[in-house]
Amino acid sequence: MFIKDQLTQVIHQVLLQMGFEVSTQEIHLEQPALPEHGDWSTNIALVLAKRVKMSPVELSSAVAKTVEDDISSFAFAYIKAVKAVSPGFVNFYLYNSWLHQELIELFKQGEHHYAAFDIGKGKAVQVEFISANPTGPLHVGNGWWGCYGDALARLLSRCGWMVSREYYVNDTGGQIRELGASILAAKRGKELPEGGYKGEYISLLAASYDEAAQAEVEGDEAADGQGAITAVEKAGIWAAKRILENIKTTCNRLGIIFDKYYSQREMEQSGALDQSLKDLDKRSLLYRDEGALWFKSSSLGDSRDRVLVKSDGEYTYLAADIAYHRDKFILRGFDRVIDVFGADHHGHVPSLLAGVEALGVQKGSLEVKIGQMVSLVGGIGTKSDADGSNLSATGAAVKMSKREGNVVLLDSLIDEIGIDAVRLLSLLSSIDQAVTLDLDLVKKQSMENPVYYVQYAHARIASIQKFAEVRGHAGLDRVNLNLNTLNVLRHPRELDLIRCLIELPDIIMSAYNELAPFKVTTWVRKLAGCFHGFYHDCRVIGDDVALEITEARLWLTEAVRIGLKIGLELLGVSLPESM
RNA sequence: GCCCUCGUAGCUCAACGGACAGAGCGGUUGCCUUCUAAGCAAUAGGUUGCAGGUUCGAGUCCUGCCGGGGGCGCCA
Repeated sequence: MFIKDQLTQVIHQVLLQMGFEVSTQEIHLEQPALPEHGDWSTNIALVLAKRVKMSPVELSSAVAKTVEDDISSFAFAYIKAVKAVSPGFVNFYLYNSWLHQELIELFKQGEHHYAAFDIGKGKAVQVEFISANPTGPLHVGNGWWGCYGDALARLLSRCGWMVSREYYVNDTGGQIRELGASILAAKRGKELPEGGYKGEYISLLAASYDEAAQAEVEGDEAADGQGAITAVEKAGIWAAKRILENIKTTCNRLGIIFDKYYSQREMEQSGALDQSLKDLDKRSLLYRDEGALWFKSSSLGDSRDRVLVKSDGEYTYLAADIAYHRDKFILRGFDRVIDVFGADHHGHVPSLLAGVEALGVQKGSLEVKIGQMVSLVGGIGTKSDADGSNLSATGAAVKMSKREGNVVLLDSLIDEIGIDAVRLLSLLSSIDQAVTLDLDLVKKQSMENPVYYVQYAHARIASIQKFAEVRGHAGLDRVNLNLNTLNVLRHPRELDLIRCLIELPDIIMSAYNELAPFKVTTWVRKLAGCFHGFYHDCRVIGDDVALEITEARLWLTEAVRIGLKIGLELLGVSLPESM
């Protein structure tokens, strides 16, 4: 049991003794920023004051006094002093052994259970992310939200959910025709059609679009029992498949492995869409107007009604998306679904939520996280920018557009700074934050990227542990680890390091609650910082280091290694043994 | 015009409604016979866009402005 939980019990017990009806949930403990405010602090007196009609100062003093008077009666031996302080905080000062005890707890639980939770209880959650249209290669923004989605999935998994990662492939509709038209135009050396796609990849694809390719598409379509399709559609379908393969390769490079790439075309061909419409119709939520089929989404929180089937008989994107979510919830039975959208699609959210609600899915089962736009400044790709670098000479932010072909490719960025740097960089700040990425700076700073700071801590630990073996320090004996062994850890650097390390369970909990994996990044950087300080001031192995100090510090080092491992694995960043 | 979102140091970003708003980069200055200097330490830098309100307490919550981004299709 963590010290924090034990201390909560103590406070609870005291409050009950004093005759106050409170639940343990109301008792909030935090580690104060300032050392003089103690190891733990609670604001319970401030919260309770009004209810019990006492002044906060009076109440906090009473609580502090009661704790002090009864200190020997608690099954809790770590309290050194308790102080009430204006405007009503109760601060607890503990013996250092409480930190050592936390380390023992960490080892007891081990890397698989420490800071892991069973909130999901094995229920199924699906995280859908990236889902970029297969009309062009992934750009940096896709990668940004992609790393977020993947890290979120890892976080959910650590919190007891059975996670599926999924990519929704919009491989049908007008955009695929436009893609096909662009390919054909490029092949014939004609002007690109209005609204066509312009990137370099179009001409590359066009060059390899031959009769065999056409035959391949025709064969597939015949197998699917579809009717005749136009030359434009053929080219579009073919190109989309090729592009999707390219997208998969890029995702795999980044360590983002989807359980499923879900094809919109296949779903439509399966008749799932019609079934979805029937379900909505059963609830009397559809009506016809001007030849189109409408969804009464305004009755479910949307700002207006939406068209599901156009007057030309084609389905809208929304119709397909509702059917897709029907598939997720009703057919596949996910208990929870989290969609990660770019901010450019957030207008779609109320309609989708209305659709999902209309299908009878419990409210709240679908959560949508909106990734703010990633704007780019500066240039990248020193060799040739032909494959899509955007760069304005002025260095002004350029809006990325697949259609305009001025995207900065995710692959280029990975080539430039590496996988770990991309992952950590994209997980540095909240997804709610619209970030500006200065590509010149990123390139220039690639050697001093924050990721190296963290990885370097790990490499140093690995180095110490190797050296320990060389010097013949026996393996760590976990069974007999006790407070006496760790008691010599008293250096401020050591205590700070432990203090930081043991925040991990709380960090993961709040990262989970807020769907904010970047909190893990922030923590991992802080931990690395504490470790570097410790490394600098506290030698682990050496002729002038006492044996019991070496032993205790080896323990501490191992604990930090576990913490770094948990953190970096959640972020999908590798842990180098040497650098 | 309406809806969503963001506004914190020169730059990029942190801060469960808590105590004096913190890091990194960039600037200045120190530290390598020692387990990796991709490191450590010191120093400078702020009226948290503005104005009200709620609260014992507001960068955080509410209202209104101002500014950036996104969205308001029988596109996806």
